[in-house]
Amino acid sequence: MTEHSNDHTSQSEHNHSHCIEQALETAESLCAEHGQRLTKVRRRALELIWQSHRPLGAYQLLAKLAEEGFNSAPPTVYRALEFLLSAGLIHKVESMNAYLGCAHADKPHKGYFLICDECQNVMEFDYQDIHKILIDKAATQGFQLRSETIELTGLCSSCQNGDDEGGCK
Amino acid sequence: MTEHSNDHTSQSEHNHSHCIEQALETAESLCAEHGQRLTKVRRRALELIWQSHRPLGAYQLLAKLAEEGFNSAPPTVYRALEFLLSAGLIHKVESMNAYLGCAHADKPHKGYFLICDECQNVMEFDYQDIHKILIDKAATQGFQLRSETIELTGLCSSCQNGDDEGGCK
DNA sequence: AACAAGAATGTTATTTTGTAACATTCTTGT
DNA sequence: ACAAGAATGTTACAAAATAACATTCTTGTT
Ligand SMILES: [Zn+2]
Ligand SMILES: [Zn+2]
Ligand SMILES: [Zn+2]
Ligand SMILES: [Zn+2]
Repeated sequence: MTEHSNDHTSQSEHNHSHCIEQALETAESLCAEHGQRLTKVRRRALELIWQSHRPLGAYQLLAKLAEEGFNSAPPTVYRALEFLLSAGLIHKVESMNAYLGCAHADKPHKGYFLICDECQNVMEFDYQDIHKILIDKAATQGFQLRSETIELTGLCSSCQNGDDEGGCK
Repeated sequence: MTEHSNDHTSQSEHNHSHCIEQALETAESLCAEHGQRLTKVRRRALELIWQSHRPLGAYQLLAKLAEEGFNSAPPTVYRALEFLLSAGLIHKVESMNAYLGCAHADKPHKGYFLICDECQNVMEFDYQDIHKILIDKAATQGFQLRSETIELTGLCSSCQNGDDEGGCK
């Protein structure tokens, strides 16, 4: 996987619905490929997560699902999240207890995030170099790496410029 | 700050009480230096966190404090944790919701962690290279870094060898 | 179509983690 | 002694996640 910047969460006015469609298509085909079922809740959960420009909390998602007639008990949403996570379709941002659609689900990877403290927009970035360095670093301690949580916070360029405090909410 | 491996949490049988004393001394002098008060709860909280070989949850800590006659309401422990965190005397491991003593509180830094999935031992490591790379990487996106959450999980060497599943608990 | 097995969802209750808000007490400088 | 701010006590609650068990939905097989 090459370096990329996932700008679906930036303040740009691109047609986000394209991203969403793309993500859902990818999800459909990945699930088909692996014999997994992208059921109604799961699909809708994924879509709702994508529709949010910033990471969505489990209970925020649950509320949205409930509005639409889905069951409104926590296990519903946590099961959907678990499925989407294990399918690599979303990431969890540990430091926010929130979930984010992944635009590169077809290429298994660790999510590295840049999180703006001001507008809460999140940019996923890929940096193979860092990944390699971390693996090596761990190896020198005899440590065998499994998962990586890399979440950087700070100020995005828009918020530094006082643009409009983070663009579209 | 140079590279180091904080092995106070490893399975080695070193005299951990030395680490604790050291940490408390550092804490005392740092607080004095900055005109902050290392009160009884705060001091004891720090000590208890250090006495645990693995990251300690807020409510685990609260229970221990309560046993010793301290107030047993959540705010007590969260206030102590907040103080210790902001003083740089402990780190929070986001992916575990748990807290860990820092052996290098005198040199302000971000906590980078290697967490064993098996024995839950945590090793703090420093890697100035990574820090620099991340800052640069963020900068190329116009992003100004503030905090870094870097938590790697996997298997420590002991657990790979099936040593004794993580040493002392 | 009938059936069985496993996957997915429904339901209820509880646990774990973390805060808000306001009252009281302690510390320090005057 | 006094005032101001820091720290702690207290009560209540919010937010995030899971346990356990019942029910329903799918899918392949007979
Ligand atoms: Zn991703
Ligand atoms: Zn921003
Ligand atoms: Zn540290
Ligand atoms: Zn281990």
